Amino acid sequence: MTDTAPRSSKAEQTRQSIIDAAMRLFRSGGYDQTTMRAIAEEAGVSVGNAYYYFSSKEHLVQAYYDQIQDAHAEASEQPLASETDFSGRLRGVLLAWVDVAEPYHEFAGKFFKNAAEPSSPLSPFSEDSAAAREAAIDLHRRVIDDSDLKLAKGLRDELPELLWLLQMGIVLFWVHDTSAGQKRTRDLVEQSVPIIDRMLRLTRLPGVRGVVDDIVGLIHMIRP
Amino acid sequence: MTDTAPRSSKAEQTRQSIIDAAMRLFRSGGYDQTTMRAIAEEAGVSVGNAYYYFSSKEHLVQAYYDQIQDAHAEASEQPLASETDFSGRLRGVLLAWVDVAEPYHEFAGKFFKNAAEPSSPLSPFSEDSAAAREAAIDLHRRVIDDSDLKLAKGLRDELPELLWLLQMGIVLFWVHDTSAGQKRTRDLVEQSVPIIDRMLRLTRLPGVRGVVDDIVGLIHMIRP
DNA sequence: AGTCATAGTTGAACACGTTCAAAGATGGAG
DNA sequence: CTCCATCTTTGAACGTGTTCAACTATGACT
Repeated sequence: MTDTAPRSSKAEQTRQSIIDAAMRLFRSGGYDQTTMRAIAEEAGVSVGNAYYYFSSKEHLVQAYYDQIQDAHAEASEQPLASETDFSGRLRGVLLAWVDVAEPYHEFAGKFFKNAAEPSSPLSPFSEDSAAAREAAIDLHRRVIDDSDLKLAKGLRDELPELLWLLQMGIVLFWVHDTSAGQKRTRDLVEQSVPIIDRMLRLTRLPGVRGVVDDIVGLIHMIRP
Repeated sequence: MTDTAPRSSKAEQTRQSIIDAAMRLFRSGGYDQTTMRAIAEEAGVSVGNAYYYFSSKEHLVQAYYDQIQDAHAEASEQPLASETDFSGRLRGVLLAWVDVAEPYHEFAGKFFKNAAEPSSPLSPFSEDSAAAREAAIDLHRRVIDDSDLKLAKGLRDELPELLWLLQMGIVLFWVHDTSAGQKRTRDLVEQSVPIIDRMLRLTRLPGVRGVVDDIVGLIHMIRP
């Protein structure tokens, strides 16, 4: 469950100070090297108190996710405002993510290691991440909606989630990307966006339509 | 790296008894609930001795991973021998994996965790996993080579690796699949194989060819 | 003001994965 | 046989995430 319930100002303040402390320490020392004791001390609370607000160390990291997510949403506004064609909008949003995430790349590996486990609340597929995931999917919905892209209705409904999946793939590549400034990931985005654009326009071709319908059907069957 | 170096019989025996003990306990009590102390006791060795052979609890799990790989290769022989069309061969090999991996599903997340950590030698993308990865890709090369599939040369060369990537995607789905007997994963395979078959045959269509060439170009650019 | 349920806070204690210095076996060289 | 280097084995000790019973603060209601 993510936090939407009202909270007393004092409690909210304590909660925030724990997040801030964790942020500082994660950033300077990495995830694994940062202990809950250190976080508690940095925040000026007891260990048990930190656990009162965050039921595990991983839940604490969720704040990181949210921060990147928020920064990405903000950084996406510019390309979404200026770009009108689908290709430019998608490119802008994906590159905005690479920009925003760059400072975290160093310890992102440690980070995503824990996120890859299905039982982990950090998993992008988990219930705990639902809010952030929906926000990210909505971003891609905006990429499509105000663009010039024409699609069959069945595909149009699924495309935001598919683009989010694409983004997860790019993230996976990014995590393994050791090139300076993650240049290879940027190249990947630059090169793959036009291809995706062309592929999507191909979906209206007579011979291709049937396959697209099947794919949409598959998605419906497979969704939980 | 998997173990090909010669080892003394006594040491090998101890090593194997630790694996066996871990197998039993993981299977009966799950990964998290099984302690290294319990494994050591079950194997009749000290805790430190278990660490002499396996440098971490996760490395112990990798013994599982290797076992799945071997079993999959063996289980794939039957469909590869009996099926002649591409679709049937691919389906057979993918379902063979789901069959073979089923007993390990419960704690499969634990070694999938390693897959996401870029620096880990256990990552399927790592140099250390190259041999196992190549073996898996070769399996898919055999799926294609003796089948009825006709492809443009550029694509044919890349397809085994792409199918391996597809398999990684299915593994990702499987890891998150909590349905009984991983039925949903089986459904995914059943449904997606015909679609992939149709998509691949579409690649020879005039309007589609250009995109396929671009994709092949992208793969070449992105490969390390 | 007094009462009481609820929210917030504490740090010692627990269980676990992992490490390490020390000890024991092994086997080849002289 | 003796020596010595290397492989193997040990279990106590360490650091970690997490739990918990006990304690304190808050604020609403009489």
